[in-house]
Amino acid sequence: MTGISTTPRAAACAVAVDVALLTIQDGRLRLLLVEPDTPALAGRWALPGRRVRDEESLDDTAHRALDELAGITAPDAHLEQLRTYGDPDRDATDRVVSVAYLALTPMTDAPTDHDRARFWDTDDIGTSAGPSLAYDHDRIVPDAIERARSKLEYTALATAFVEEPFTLGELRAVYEAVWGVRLDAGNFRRKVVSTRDFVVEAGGLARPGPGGGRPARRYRRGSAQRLHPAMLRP
Amino acid sequence: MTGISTTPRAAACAVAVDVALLTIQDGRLRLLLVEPDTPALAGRWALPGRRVRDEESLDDTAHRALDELAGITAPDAHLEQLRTYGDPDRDATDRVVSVAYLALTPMTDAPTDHDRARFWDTDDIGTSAGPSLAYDHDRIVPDAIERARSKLEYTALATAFVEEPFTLGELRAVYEAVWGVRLDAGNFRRKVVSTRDFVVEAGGLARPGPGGGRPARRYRRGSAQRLHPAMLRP
DNA sequence: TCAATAGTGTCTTTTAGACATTATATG
DNA sequence: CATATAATGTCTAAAAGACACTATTGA
Repeated sequence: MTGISTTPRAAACAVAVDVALLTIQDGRLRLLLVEPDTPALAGRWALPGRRVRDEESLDDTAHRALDELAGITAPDAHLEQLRTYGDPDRDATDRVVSVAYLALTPMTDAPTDHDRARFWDTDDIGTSAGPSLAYDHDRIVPDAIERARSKLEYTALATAFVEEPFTLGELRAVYEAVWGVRLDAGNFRRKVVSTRDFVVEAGGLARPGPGGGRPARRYRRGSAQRLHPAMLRP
Repeated sequence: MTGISTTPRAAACAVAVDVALLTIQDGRLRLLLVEPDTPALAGRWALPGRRVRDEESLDDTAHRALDELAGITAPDAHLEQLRTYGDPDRDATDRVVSVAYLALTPMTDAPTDHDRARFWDTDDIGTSAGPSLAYDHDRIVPDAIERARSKLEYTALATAFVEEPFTLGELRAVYEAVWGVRLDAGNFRRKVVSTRDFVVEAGGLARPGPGGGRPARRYRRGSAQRLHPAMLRP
């Protein structure tokens, strides 16, 4: 409880939380990164992260990192642990054990009101067009993207990327952006509506986009966490 | 990994590793638990756990916990992170952030040569026939079991429970024990051999059990990590 | 009108599952 | 011989996927 008392056997160390926040913008999967203000890391980009405070849960630290470093307060965003990175030499100065989180959110508000934070196209990360990553975040980022790709198959996580009510065209665009594929609209619809409790009809119709098109029915998230049957990658 | 080199708010805290080691014995899924020598926890059972030392990786701590507390040295056992439990009040005396691991191993050697460690039938845990768990391990254990059940579907993890070479009857017994179901032997064989790189034939035949039966072909693990197509739960 | 998107119908191929049949061992 | 387990064959039902077709909007 106190946190100041340390046992003689335990090393004094620090626990941090780093958040990989993914969203979808213009049909592309994007990742939030921030520029650390450490001079030694000038020009590099990092996942938003904060040290865990006394009496603060890990989830709370994750939310605080997003808020303080990118101005993002997303209390209803999906947030789950990715894994914990604790190699003794992953930080040059001090041993820091980092609990990495995966966050998914719809792209609603402006990218960010902080000028040291921006979204990057995940396809560019790791290429010359993308950012150079600080710390060991080049290990965390691929893990986060693969987790999202994988969980879209057997959980209802895709709905975390869209705002309610949503159309099945919007939901299909999530799968297409995250998986990087094109899906048949008709077969996709049939699968989604036949998967138990994936989505429920919300009533009413959405307005078509600027190019026209038949108005789409609107849906909300269903009660299912895991999908039966699963939505398997092509 | 915060971009701030030192913060006065960072707590001196301890990081520990707890390991949920699952194995299969007599067709049942079993979990390794140890009796802590803390007098306040007399009669309770816990996952083997150790504090992380300086210059020790988290994986190393997991192996050390198994070795020191249960005499299990399983360098080739499957070991993966489960999640990290870091609620401020999860430990009564001191804030301890615990990285939980899931370990899977074939049941080969004697259960243990430590008299404070034993395997428990997972079906009994949580019932009056099972152990009373210490700390917040009653939260970790169900997560570990569900992780194993789930990953058997879409990864080749089932092979971590058997020794090479193995028969498809032995592999089927893994699925039946973890999922708690009966599977058709013929259909199971067809699925396994048609799943790319799940298993490869090792040559030779296994000797039948005491009740007789046709000798079974022997297999080794294939190169696949994820299964395509998946082995879905009935 | 045309282009674009939503939704339905239909057909084929693949897969899952039930269950019978054959093969080869032990006792 | 009976019994047990392995491996294969067969049939049916369900699911996946390709693709045509209809419906309803914006320009």
